Order: sequence, then C-alpha cells, then structure tokens
Amino acid sequence: MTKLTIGEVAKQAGVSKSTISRYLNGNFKKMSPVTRQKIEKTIKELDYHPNRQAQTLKTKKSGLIGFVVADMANMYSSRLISGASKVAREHNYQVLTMDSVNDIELEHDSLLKLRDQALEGLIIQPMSRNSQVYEELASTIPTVFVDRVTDNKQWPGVVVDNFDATHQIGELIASHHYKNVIMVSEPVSVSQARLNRVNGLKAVADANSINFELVEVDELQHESTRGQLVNKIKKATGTRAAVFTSNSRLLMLMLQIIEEVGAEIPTDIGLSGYDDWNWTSLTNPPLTSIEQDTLSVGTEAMKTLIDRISHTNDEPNLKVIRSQINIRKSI
Amino acid sequence: MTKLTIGEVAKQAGVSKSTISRYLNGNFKKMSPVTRQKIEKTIKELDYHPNRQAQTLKTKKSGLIGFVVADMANMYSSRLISGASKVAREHNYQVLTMDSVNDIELEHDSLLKLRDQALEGLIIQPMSRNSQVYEELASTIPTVFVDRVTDNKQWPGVVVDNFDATHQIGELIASHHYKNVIMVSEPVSVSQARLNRVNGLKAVADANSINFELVEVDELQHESTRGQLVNKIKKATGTRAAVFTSNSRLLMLMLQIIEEVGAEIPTDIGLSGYDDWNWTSLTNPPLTSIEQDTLSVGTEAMKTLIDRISHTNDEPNLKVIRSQINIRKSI
DNA sequence: TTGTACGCGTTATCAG
DNA sequence: CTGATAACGCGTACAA
Repeated sequence: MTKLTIGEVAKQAGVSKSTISRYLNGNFKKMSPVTRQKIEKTIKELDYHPNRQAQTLKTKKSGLIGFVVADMANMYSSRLISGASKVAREHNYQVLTMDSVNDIELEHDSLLKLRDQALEGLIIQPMSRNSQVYEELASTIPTVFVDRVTDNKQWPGVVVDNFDATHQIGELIASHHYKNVIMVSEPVSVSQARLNRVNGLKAVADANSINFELVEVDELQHESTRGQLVNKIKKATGTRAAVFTSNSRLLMLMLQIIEEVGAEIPTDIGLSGYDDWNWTSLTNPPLTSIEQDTLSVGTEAMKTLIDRISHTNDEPNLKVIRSQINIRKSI
Repeated sequence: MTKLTIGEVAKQAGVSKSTISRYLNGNFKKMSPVTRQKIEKTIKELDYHPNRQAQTLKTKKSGLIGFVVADMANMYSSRLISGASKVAREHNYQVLTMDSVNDIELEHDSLLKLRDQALEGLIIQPMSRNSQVYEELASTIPTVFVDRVTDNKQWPGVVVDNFDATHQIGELIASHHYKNVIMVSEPVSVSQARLNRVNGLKAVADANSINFELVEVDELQHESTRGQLVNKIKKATGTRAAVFTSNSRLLMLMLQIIEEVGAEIPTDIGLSGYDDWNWTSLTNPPLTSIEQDTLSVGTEAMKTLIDRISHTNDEPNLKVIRSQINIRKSI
C-alpha cells in the first residue's frame, strides 16, 4: 500500500499533479469538465485528502488561530473559547487553545509554543498588562486581546463593561430609594475588573448620597466569614439597604444568609449581583442580576481578529461588550 | 531581510544545515563543543526557531492532539479539556480543540477537519455510540473516548461512575432510615448517564424497601414547574423523605423551595444531589453532595492516550473515575 | 487546457 | 565529527 499523495491521485486519474492541485484549490476556470469529473471520481474512490502540513509549508496559511486563555477550568474562559470557536468555524479556521492556568510563566511558555505554529492569528486573555512576548507576537501576527486591557493602545481588544454595568444597577438601586448599599466582593485590589465594578456602583451611591460600604471577603468556606456576613445582614435588615455581590457564589451565599436571618427580599433588604451560572431566574424571588455576555466577547474578538487577518479593518480599537441587566424582583 | 531558516543559521554559524539540525534535535553525542557553542550563540543572536510545519512534514510528528468536546460552553466539557491540557503540556503536546456544540453533524465535520492535521492522537466526547468517522479515525490514529461509552469495546474510554455514585448516596440515605426518596431530574430517557443515576439510587431504595419516586422536570423557569415542586415538597415534609437532584441547578432550586416551604433540613426533609459548581459547602446547612471529578476524566483520558501513542499500553480498557461524595449535614 | 520542474524548511542517509 | 543531498507532500511559475 503506497501512501496517498497528490502524485498517486494524479497517476490514478491519468493527469498531472498540477491538475489535481488546481482541482483541490477550486481553480476550475480552465479545466475541461471531463478531467474535472475524472479527478472528482478518483479522489472519492481513493478517499484522498490533502496533507495540511505540506499545504501550510507551501502557502504559509495554516488555517490555525491560537487562543491563550487565563484559566480553562473557569466558566469565563471556556465561554470565551466557545464564542470564538463558533466564528472561527464559520470562517473555516481551527482554534489551537492553550491554558495559562492563571500562571504568568505558563502563559509565556504557551505563547512561545504558539509562535512556531504558523498561526494566522492570535487571541490572548492576558495575565499581565504587557510583556516582551506580547510585543513580539503582536508585531508578527494579527493579535487581539480579550477580557483584560493592556498598556499598548495599538492592540485591539474586547472587554466587558464592568463600570457601566454596576453603574446601571446603582441607578436602579437609587431609583428605588435605598439608603445603603453593601457591596460584597472578593479582594478588590488584585483585579482591575473588580475595582471597576466597585467604582461603578460607588459612583452612583456618592452621586445620590447613598451610604456605600465595601465588604471584602476571602475564605468563603470559613465559618467566621459566614458569621461576619450574617451579622452584617442582621444589622442591615430594615434599614433600606441593598446588597450587591461581585460574583455568583457570593450572590448565592448572601441569598442563603438573608433567608436564614428571616429577612424578606426586597422588602427588608435588597439583593443583586453578578450571575455567572444562569440560575437567578429560578429563585424566589427571582433575582435582579448582571449577566456578562462572555460569549459575545469571544465572538467579537474572533470577528475583529478575522478582520485584521483579511485587512478589512486595521484600526486599533477597543470594543466594549455590554452586560445584560436582568431586572427581576429582588431590588 | 532574508527569512530565518535553518540554512540561514547554518551560513551565519559557518557550518552546514545538517549540523544545525543535529543541534536542534539534541544530537550532541558527536559534536565538538566548539561548534555546539557556536551554534548556540548564533541561534540566540538570530532568535531562530524552527518551522513546525516543515518538521512535521518530514517526521510525521505534529505534537498535536485533537480533542472534540460535546459542548464547550458546558462546565463539564471545559473541565475535561482543562485536565487533558495539563497532562498534554507535561508531555509537550498541544491540544487542538473542536466543539461539537451538541450537534452530531458538527461533530462529524470537526472530526473530518482533524483528520487532515497529522494528529498524533485524538480524544472524543462522542455524541453517538458509533459512527463511520469514529471507526475511520480510531483505526488510523490512537483514540480515546471520554464521558460517554461507545458500542465498540475495543476503544479505550474514560467515564464517570454514575450508577455507583448515586448508589452510595442511596446507602447513606438508607442508613439514616429515610422512608421515601424523591429523585428530581431532567428528562431521563435521553441520556444514559441520567438513567444510570436513577438506577443507582433506585436499586438501593428497592433493596431497602424505601419508597422511590422519580420526578422529571423540564422547563425550569416555568411557574408551573416550580409550583409542582413546591407541592411535592409540602406533601413530603415530615414523612422521612430525602430529595435527590441529578444536577446543580435543580439542587439549588430544591434548596430554595424547601426553605420557602419552611421545612428544616435534614429534620423535616433530606436534601442531596449533584454539585457541578462547588457551592454546596457554603449553604446552611452545608449540603451532602456528589462532586464529579471531571478534571480527572480529562487527565486520565490524556494519560491513556499518551500510553497508546507510545505503545506503553495498547489493551482496550474502560477506566471509571469515581465521584467524590461530600458528606455534610443535609441527609 | 495541461504538464514540468522547482522550492517551501526540515530531517535523514550516506560519505568523508 | 561534519557536510552533501535526497526526500516529505504540495503549489505555482513557466512552458507546451
């Protein structure tokens, strides 16, 4: 059994390699229908399919796009890929995914490995605001950054509207005449995104002379953490306070605690927060929440990347994906 | 600027391409330290790195492993990839991920695309129990199936212990002298996994003459669905009943409903179920739950795949990953 | 309309 | 220890 190459097909079909190659690449303009059908037939018979590596070596087009995510095991990253893959598929690209596992060194390694793959484009959910490798890669192949902004304003990016989203929730809270806002978040200083979320909410609170308190919690599983939160809620109950959490777990935890304390939502206390898992419509009452459109971040990133690859649009730009505010009954 | 190839490096270093190639592939056995250092130096200076496509074309080793997941946007699939990627990285493989998006035709297409990529191995979370493409690919390159069993017993696979896990929970329930078990699940017949979960629990119930009821729910967001469940719980309260849910959303929903009804856990009613998001330790009381070790499914799959690639172990085998039973205070 | 011949960047076989 | 040289499988001027 001789291995199946374009040459073999040519022999079987009684034509030359060039003709087969033309057929494969859709150059039918100058090809007699006879030979075309002959080729089609033998290709089907032999079940031949061309070797991508050889094609790539020749054309420099691998059909591959690299995607380095911060943490594959995180819902956020995987939705990113999900959205990006969809668009990639529509444009006949395949996505080579690498996981940084929240480790800046692993990200570095991943990037280096991707560099040698003749990628046509690259999407990065960056661990840092800048780096030598970013520079090198972004200057070599079309690159788009997602989720986190970088220092270099020349690089196109797609991010989420953290400030605006909590700002909107803030407006909602203000319109319901709350007097206090308690924001529960994991440590804020380590993440620009968290900071933006705090600022968005705080801005409205300040503007409306609503009292704003930030509660930073860390070890959620600790009894003491829970106890601390229980006390906070007990004190806040009936004071026209609204609780806002910066992620889904915290939101669920607070919902639990409020029920445990016996307070009514929203009569005794308001509750809202980020929902990463899509469950806030199932509770009683259904929770007003912010839903990040991570999928769109992925699709938009891939779209702008493909624009760049085809030079449809080479302008540096930062796209902001609006979060969805699900207004329900907890505020 | 002439592009950087092995030939260019050779010229600069004053040696031949062959020598450079030897250097690149670590064949230092027969190489003077002098030339070795010379090469090392110029490679660093030029910042040269070899072209993978050319290497692959020559060696047939792409360093690529394909992974087709059922639904990238699903936590289960992404954890699978996460685990697999980790092992792949340790062995210097890269993972080419494709998303079937729960569509059998898209899976087919993905598989066909992967076929042309000179993959060294393939992992599939299959949409069906068998198919022509599975046969073709599995007979061509080392392949491992994950999460779902296939008809062909020759194919290695890694799955989760659905029956055993719920069976264990059943034992726990029985040991606490419950008289009724209410299992809440999404439609069972469409999924072998769900069926196994039901059967595992039912088996224990039957063996211990515990009354077993299966409640299938579909449209969770419907008011009527919720109403139906509320009624069920009201009736069950105080009858020594334990509720078990087959996924995380349902578990959360039931927790909510039980609290709404005013029943105490576990005094008035028991509660347990699958936890996909790791939140059951945060509730009050902390919930006894089943945690699937999806990550391990991914790592084990990649390990057996790599064994197959290196022919360390070519036996057909089905690995079963045990779920973790988190015994807490709700049963 | 089709075929010839060369090159893409690398590895491997063989001499030397 | 090192260097020619021939593949790997394909695309494409150029020629016919």
